[in-house]
Amino acid sequence: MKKSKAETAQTRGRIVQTASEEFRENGIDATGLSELMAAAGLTHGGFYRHFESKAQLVAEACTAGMGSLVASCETAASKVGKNSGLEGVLANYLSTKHRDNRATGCPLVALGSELARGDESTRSAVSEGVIALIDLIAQQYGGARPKTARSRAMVALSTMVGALTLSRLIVDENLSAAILRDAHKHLIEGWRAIVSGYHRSKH
Amino acid sequence: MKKSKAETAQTRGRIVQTASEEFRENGIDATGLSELMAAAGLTHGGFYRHFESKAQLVAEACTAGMGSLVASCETAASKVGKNSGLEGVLANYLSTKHRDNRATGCPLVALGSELARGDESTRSAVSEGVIALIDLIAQQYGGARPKTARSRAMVALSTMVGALTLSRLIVDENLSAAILRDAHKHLIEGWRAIVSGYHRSKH
DNA sequence: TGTACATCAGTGAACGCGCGTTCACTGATGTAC
DNA sequence: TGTACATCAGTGAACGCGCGTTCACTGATGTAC
Repeated sequence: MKKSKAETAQTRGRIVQTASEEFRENGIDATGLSELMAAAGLTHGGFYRHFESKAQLVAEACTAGMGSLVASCETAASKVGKNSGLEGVLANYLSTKHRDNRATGCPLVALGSELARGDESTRSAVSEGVIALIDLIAQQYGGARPKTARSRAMVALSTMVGALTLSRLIVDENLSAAILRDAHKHLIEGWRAIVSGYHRSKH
Repeated sequence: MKKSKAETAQTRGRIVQTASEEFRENGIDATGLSELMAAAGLTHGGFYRHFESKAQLVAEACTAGMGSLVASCETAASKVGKNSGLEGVLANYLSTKHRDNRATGCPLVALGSELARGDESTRSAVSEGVIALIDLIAQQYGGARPKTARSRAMVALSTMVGALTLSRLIVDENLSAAILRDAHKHLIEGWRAIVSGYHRSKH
């Protein structure tokens, strides 16, 4: 039962989206193609009408996952009023809600150690996402020389990724929450000092 | 061919040590028991004379891996002369050498996303290691109130873990090294400001 | 526009393979007398 | 101290299982005339 081109494209997209969430939830190795196709409402045999291999799907799912992370950070950063700029990004990223929702959260943390062993196309998909994130965060530190802003962005992203990683590992709920809270506080204070310093020097 | 008690204990230790490195190198799921026992110089059948299950070995290997990380940080911190204290810890942790040697490096980064999905005994083994690390780093920020020092230590460890994670993911060698370098610089500068401030206020 | 046919998305059985785990067996160690 | 026997570390074959991948088949879609 052949499907129309529109339906085919829609199905393919659904598989990629489902995969990007299943992988983040259960890990890449631990997610079987049968399980994945079932979650997308299909049987496993049809997989190879859309993808050459599981590895190809992994790379596309990583592109999709990093894309939606960057998009959600952009949305958070461009809010108006309070919690705009880096504050908006951090409020989302360093939250217990993010910690407790692996499937829709940051792929770097959900899949970090598996991605480090990934094939070339997976790692370059992830790398591009990281670069986009660094650029986006660097913009929030704007005012400084671009090089300085990028340095600050790289450190901030490191702290974000590490804090979320640790908060997911740690059994003690209080300590887990404290790590997120302290990282949040530290980055916000650093950011405010820099941004207000920049505003002052402008006048 | 039964072995002496001393030999048995030695073999068991060798399996745990081999496992802790093989897991870090290739991932937990991706390391088979046959492969692992072969790396320890044995055949796979004997595994269950030492362990009840793979899960039990995973927990013990994590305890061992976190233990050796804490020990190496302690050694680095207690060096005399320059590169002592936090400088020694950071010089080791945020180095390209550490980045390029997964098997003997930080288990949090080598196995982070797999550990977050680990069973209870694995996660509590890892949690204890993290707490020991936080304590050790907090000591390097000594002088401040213990609560403040611990907060600083949690942020510093987050930055360390995140920077090493990102540096392992990123394809571009220059960017990968820049992340380590900037995180190192940021943490050292923060630490020096705090420690020198403390020394000044003492006099 | 209508008809005949090629295409191909999706199904479900089957493939070889490596996994974690079990087991009968071997033979040196440790123990009981 | 010497002997007889139980213990058990390690071997290698075998277990069921789920994995990624392949394949013959179905039947609606898209195309050629």
